[in-house]
Amino acid sequence: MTGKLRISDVAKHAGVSPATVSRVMNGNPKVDPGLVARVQAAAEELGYTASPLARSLALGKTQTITVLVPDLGNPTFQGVLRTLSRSAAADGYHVLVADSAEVAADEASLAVDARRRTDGIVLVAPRMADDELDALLPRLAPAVLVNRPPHESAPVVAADYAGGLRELIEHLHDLGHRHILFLAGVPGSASNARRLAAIAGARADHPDLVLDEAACGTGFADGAAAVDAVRGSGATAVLAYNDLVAMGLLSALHDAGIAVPADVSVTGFDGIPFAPYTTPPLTTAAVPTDRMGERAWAAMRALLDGDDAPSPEVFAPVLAVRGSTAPPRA
Amino acid sequence: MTGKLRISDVAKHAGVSPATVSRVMNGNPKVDPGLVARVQAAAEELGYTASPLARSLALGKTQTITVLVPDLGNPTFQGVLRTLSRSAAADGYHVLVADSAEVAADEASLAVDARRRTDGIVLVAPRMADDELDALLPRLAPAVLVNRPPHESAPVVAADYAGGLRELIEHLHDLGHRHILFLAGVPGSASNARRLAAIAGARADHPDLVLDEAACGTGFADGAAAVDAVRGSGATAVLAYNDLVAMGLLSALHDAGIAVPADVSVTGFDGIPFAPYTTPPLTTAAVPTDRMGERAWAAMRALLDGDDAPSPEVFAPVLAVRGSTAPPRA
DNA sequence: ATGAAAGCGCTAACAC
DNA sequence: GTGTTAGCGCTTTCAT
Repeated sequence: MTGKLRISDVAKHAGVSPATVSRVMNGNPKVDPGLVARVQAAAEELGYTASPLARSLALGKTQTITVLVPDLGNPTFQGVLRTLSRSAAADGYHVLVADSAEVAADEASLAVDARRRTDGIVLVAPRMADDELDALLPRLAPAVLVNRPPHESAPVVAADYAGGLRELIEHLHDLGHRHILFLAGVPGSASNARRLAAIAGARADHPDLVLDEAACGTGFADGAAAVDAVRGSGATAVLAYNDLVAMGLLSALHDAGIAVPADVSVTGFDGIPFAPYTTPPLTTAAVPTDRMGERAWAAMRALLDGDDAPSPEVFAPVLAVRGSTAPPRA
Repeated sequence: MTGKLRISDVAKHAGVSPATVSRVMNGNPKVDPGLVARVQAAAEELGYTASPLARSLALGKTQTITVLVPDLGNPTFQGVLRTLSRSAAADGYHVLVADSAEVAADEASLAVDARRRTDGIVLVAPRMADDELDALLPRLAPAVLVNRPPHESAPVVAADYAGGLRELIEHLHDLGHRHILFLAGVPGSASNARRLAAIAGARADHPDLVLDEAACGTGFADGAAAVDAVRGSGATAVLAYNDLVAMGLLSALHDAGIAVPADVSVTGFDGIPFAPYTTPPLTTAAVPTDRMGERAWAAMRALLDGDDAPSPEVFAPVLAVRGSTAPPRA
């Protein structure tokens, strides 16, 4: 009853031309009501649905967009992808996902390739360098950037990392901490650079604060491995690069018999779903991935509709104070 | 330099017919080497790449498959999706994702719709009832099922939930526990039913074991909310529906001043990346989502290549014993 | 209002 | 070997 029927089959069955069937299927108003009914009945009876492929070719639109992420396993990207996907679906669009597996060198070709089979692309936290991105964007338009600094050739939806870090530092400072250790991410990365800049800014704001940095990484294991650096630093509070690092550290500190927050306070960054459930619950700066995914889709939708490119949207992370931070030991 | 060139542009530029360009682009062996070079040079110079859309229509293949998941935010599905996506990409295939947002009633139409624009579909832990699935599968072929019991009309890649649960129970029994509480998932769901069956089986195996059940759920909050049920049960060990529930419970137990594993042992299920980093680290049955994603792709690939449908692959979860379980208090 | 025909861009059968 | 032609299935002028 189903399967490989073409529009001409329906046309024959209804005794009309393929053009009329097409018009009916697309709700073209100027078709005789009688024919509309006949055609709809025929389509219904045969179980016909237009081939999306053929429509795409004829229309030059696929009703699909690409979302390129550095790692489908990263909770932060998942949050964005999830909402983006649902928002797009609500508007009748489909989502093609591409995972660069954190290999910056592959991003460009993956993006170009995927973009060609879709109507637009959302680049989530692309790892490539600025100049490469600049050169690439024109070839990808319409494109939307998530978590990259405002850019002229594409709408941007980003979290204010510097602001979030600042809030976290302010929080620790208010609690009385005067010696904080920042566990940095991947050395050359853009996001790490931005956070380091924020750290530098905080140092300027608080002359009474000792703000150390230690190389670390971005995953659980990196956080766990930082336990010695933390112990040796003499800091009373640790600003982990993200929640994953914080969780790894929390776990290692527990094993080492170092109490949190009694002996040392720990903060994360991102506000992943697990943060409230660590022991102790993690104080973090929650990045609103849901709203970001939704806004990224809105921006893409605007581009697709030929509207003006939306201006950059920067979201302030929300400070979530939980049990992992407290005043330093007197 | 790029953009809307058609195959005829290249043909003209190289002084050959479109057919020849097509042959060259597809590496057809019987083309004069001289022409091959000329065409390649022309394509290169113009920056030409064949339109995937037009190719798809002509070939009847899109080089894309659909992966339908109940929730893009669920760590278990993410694991499968991630590996599946990378495996497919390694074979030159693209992945379209669809998220049913846990609404079983929407799965069928989402699947049919997405399937029409791709070459096949992988249904990850579909929530729909068996009879609905039976009726749907023929319309979706080629299709692969992940985490559903072996089925005749589609290859299946699944985790052995009953086996995993059995191992967990065996582990607790060996430790000396004789009163265990199982925190069940969503009442009507297929996966919950399977686990309940495994629980029943374990009761038969161990007449000396009291195995209680309590309604719970599948998320953090559900686990946290179960703390009273746990306390009131008198059980010395808790078998949480999954790792999320276990984490929620661990957190709530900690807040309630109930020590794990001293006062009560807790186990999870799934082996999500966070499991080793909870406090205490979570004993769980680790489902090999990586291998499952890879095998799901292999099965799909076989179907796509017209090979025989692979037989069901059931993966035994790996017992990961960590700090959340210990002998009961004497 | 409806149908005939051209075209979206490519591939494959069929001739030469 | 290479070009010509006919689709793949739909939409959309352009006539009528």
